[in-house]
Amino acid sequence: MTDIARSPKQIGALIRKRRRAKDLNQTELGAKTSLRQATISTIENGEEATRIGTICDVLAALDLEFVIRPRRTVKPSDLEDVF
Amino acid sequence: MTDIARSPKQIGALIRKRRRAKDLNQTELGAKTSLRQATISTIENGEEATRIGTICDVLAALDLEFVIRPRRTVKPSDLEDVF
DNA sequence: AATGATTATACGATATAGCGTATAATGCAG
DNA sequence: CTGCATTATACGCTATATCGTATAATCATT
Repeated sequence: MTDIARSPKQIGALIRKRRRAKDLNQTELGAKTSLRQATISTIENGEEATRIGTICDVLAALDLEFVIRPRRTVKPSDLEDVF
Repeated sequence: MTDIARSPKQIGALIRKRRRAKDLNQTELGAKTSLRQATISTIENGEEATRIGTICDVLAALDLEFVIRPRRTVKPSDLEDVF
């Protein structure tokens, strides 16, 4: 279960998954991060222009972190974006 | 050597390290990503407001990727930000 | 179907990325 | 120390995040 995130959409999807796993709604996550529910919504939907600082804040609130590593080949089963 | 990146500054530092390892200057990396040298500079210096889409583009150009995972305790030796 | 909870979207306002272009500051080899 | 390469910074411009506030759309449960 390595959660590769190569695009804002993948990052948003992982944030949403984790938020739900923690039983939070967007308003609650927003409260933890001083962001509006509307902002959490756009992040989870993969807005390309979200600020990296904002993403980092949200990850921290969810006890997540980024790791940066050389790209690896993706197993087909890890792909979500194949039409 | 797990490259944890919890802040824009850490992300920028890792991008710089990788760029240099690939023997590219900021202008060359900019060319690969359709970004200006000045933009690469601000990214590497940890600008909080850089767009996540822009970061993803730069990582791709450097053959890097994000992994998102639950936060782990950081070994003291991995810390760069301790004054 | 109805209701309450959750998420998506709207509008005007403010702040700022990234652009093009240019220059200043710094780094480095000889 | 000198000169070239590299990186940092500046200015005006356009696009857009995020804000506050509010509402519309969707989901889930009964």
